[in-house]
Amino acid sequence: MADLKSGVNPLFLREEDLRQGMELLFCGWRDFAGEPDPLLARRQLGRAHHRAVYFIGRHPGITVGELLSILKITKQSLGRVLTQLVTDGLVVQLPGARDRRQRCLKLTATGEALERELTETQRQRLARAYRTAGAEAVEGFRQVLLGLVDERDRNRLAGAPAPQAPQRR
Amino acid sequence: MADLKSGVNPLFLREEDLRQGMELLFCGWRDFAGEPDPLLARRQLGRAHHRAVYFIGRHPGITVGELLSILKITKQSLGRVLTQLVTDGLVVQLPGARDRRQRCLKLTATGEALERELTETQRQRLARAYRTAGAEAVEGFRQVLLGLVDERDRNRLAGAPAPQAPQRR
DNA sequence: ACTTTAGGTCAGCCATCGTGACCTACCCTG
DNA sequence: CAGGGTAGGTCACGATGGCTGACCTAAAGT
Repeated sequence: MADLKSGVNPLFLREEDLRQGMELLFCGWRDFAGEPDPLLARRQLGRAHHRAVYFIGRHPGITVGELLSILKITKQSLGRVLTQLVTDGLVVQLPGARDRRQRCLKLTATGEALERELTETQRQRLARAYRTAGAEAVEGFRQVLLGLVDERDRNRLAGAPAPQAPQRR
Repeated sequence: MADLKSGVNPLFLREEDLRQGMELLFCGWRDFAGEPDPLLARRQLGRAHHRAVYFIGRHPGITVGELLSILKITKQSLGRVLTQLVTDGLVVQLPGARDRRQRCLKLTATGEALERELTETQRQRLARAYRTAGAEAVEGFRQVLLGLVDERDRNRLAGAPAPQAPQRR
């Protein structure tokens, strides 16, 4: 298995470095994503709800289809979560102006409050990590992660972190 | 650096930057973790099995307890996975030399082959991201992720990526 | 007008992870 | 050796969150 270490290839491509990166990614995500779990449990919600609320908050007016392509889950899975969020009064669905088939999603005031509360713990964790690592490290962090995501999503993530839903409206 | 002039304000701790980081983390993990799913499905395994196989491969002789503390799941959940891996002939359990209550876990030859196959796709993805971003970015990537994980796990991840099982916590 | 397609829903299945209780086997200390 | 603590396993059961398949409605294409 000791195949790569012989090479004079760039240091950061060694087997061991890649392994370490994978593990960091696993643990980083594990602890980051798990942070709001207690808060969610208190409201009978799960991570799926958090993800939906987060992206709706970030892209007010986003359609279900757009949300699906971000979350990469099926309509049905999202539908369940969305139904609960609507009946709980955290999200509203408005028929699209341009295309009335669409349901444009927005957070209610309550939904926004929840989103802020949930994300706050994560924001703090990330901010701490950013502060400790420094601005240059943050830039590297971004670049590597950007290279990790599928081509399709790079545009949305890379340049303009659009605060509202992209192109269509 | 490639810092966009959009942010005129001093720090990189702006709301927007943090949000972008969260989204990158989500998408990066989503695509990275999902990569081996087709391979797993073909063998009737799930991500849970991959995680177990990965960490056993990385820390041969790791005990069940240590594995639990890495994965942060319950005994029961891990037990199910482990039982299947053992009956499938991918993992063996050996009584600990020092403490015979322990079951030290190791991959069989078949298990190692599977591990390599599963991780290979991810390795390639990560290597590509590393190559594109450059060595400096990789260092930043590591630092930020390290700051993201809980205190407890930093030691294992930070300095020496210990090839054998680390000391107990 | 009729078909196609995008967006969305309903019903039901399955894998994973969780909790709580309880068990064996083993280690350590008095 | 007794007794308590620890490592690991097990059983029953429930919740979550994915999935497929069938189906609906509204718009678009021809």
